[in-house]
Amino acid sequence: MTVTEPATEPLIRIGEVARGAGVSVRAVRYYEQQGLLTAERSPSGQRLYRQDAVTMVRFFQQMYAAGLTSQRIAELLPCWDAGHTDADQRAMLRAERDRIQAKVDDLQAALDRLDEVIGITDTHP
Amino acid sequence: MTVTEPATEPLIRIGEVARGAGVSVRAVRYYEQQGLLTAERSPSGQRLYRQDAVTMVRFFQQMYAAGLTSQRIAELLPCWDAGHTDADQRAMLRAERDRIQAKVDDLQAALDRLDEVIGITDTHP
DNA sequence: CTTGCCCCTGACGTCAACGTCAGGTTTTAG
DNA sequence: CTAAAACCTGACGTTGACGTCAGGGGCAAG
Repeated sequence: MTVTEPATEPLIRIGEVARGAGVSVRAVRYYEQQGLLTAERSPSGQRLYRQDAVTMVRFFQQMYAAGLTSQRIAELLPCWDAGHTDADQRAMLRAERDRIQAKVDDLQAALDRLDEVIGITDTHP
Repeated sequence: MTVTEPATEPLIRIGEVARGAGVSVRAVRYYEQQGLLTAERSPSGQRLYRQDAVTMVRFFQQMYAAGLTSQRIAELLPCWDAGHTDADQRAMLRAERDRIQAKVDDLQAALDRLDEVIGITDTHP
């Protein structure tokens, strides 16, 4: 039993990450280019990711869907894995949160408008 | 009393529409180009809009914010002012409605994730 | 008359998250 | 060994709702 070695988890390649997270290989490379994801390299130059890269990519997608830019996501990553933030980071997080909340409200209003139109048209069959 | 004339409302120019709706003049021209808005023309070629153009533009903004394209908005305009729809239109309306609802859910999930991060970081001051 | 403001028509620029193609290397299955 | 599948690095293309610039017209106030 070698206690010094923490049971090396098998690294995965970019294709597996992409399939696992439901995105394209191109997208995963793009995330690296944006500083969101780092990968080791095999001797031949292929990217090797840890298992949790899939989770990370899913998280990126969720943030993108919420309207965050790559830069914002990069800014909040330290909070994610450091477990603490400074004042600026907290301010940023709250600002984004408020922006998303406002967007939710806007969408809900738009939804009501559409329902209104549907409702009007449904009353005249 | 001339019953034949419906009390001609004063037409407004593009700048007033833009200011009234809080968008740029360029945007209003774009909406016309996309077939969302029609305008009369003065003898000198200037666009003349009815008062309710402001309301229309606000509606466009709301739909854009909800992720609809110009084409989709153009498609649902007949429903808006005709007061009835055919099967295809109703299907489209429902599809967009569902898409927006899904987006709301996604945003809410993203919001929860951010709150999670904020919560974690707040517990370590 | 001219100054200033608003309007017009093109037409090119922007931004972000990728898509896609070219041309070449590596890994894997049989 | 060989062919297919997967990976690599550039680098240009896409999409949508506008921004912005160029060049020019019209019209009321002073």
